[in-house]
Amino acid sequence: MDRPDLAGDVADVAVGMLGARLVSDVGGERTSISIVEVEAYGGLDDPASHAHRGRTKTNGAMYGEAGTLYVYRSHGIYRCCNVVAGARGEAAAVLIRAGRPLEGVDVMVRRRGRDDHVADGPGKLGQALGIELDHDGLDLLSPSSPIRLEAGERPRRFEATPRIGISRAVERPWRFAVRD
DNA sequence: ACTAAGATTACCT
DNA sequence: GGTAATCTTAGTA
Repeated sequence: MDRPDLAGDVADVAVGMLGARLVSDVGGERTSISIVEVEAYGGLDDPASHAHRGRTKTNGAMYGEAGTLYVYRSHGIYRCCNVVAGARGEAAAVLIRAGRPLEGVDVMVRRRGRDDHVADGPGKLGQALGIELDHDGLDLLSPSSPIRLEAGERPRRFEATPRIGISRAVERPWRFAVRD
């Protein structure tokens, strides 16, 4: 994907990311998934966003350029990954919630410790791709980055629903999923 | 300093 | 359907 693809309205960017590939070379092992479910999060104006209450120690990557990787710790245990979108400083991002395994399935199965539900949730996806907090702030569009976002085939149909796991601004239909 | 809640998951009944 | 595991942030004292 190109930088301009990610610099527009965060909801539009989220839709455009469906079908794209997330590629990881973490640990020297190639793994990749096709993105099938995302959620859009705005900046200061979105009460459900991590950036709503301003910059903190852990959300700094959200204030970077579009295409920056934002990794956060969820419930103390899991790592979830976002792609920063919109203008620099807008602090909008797209949460990658689920993917369909492509390359390195055996590696992902090993990391997950099971051969089902490999990447069908934000925490599971982060674990399958070997994403750590160290990777926070990486440029997903740089060829030299261990984690990259690459263009893929656009899905024919997708659905828009309310976001999951949040208690504020639940009325915004900013969750987008590929429909089988 | 203390407490509650969170963009989650796995395992139990 | 309920709950434990585990850590950061925010609100209260």
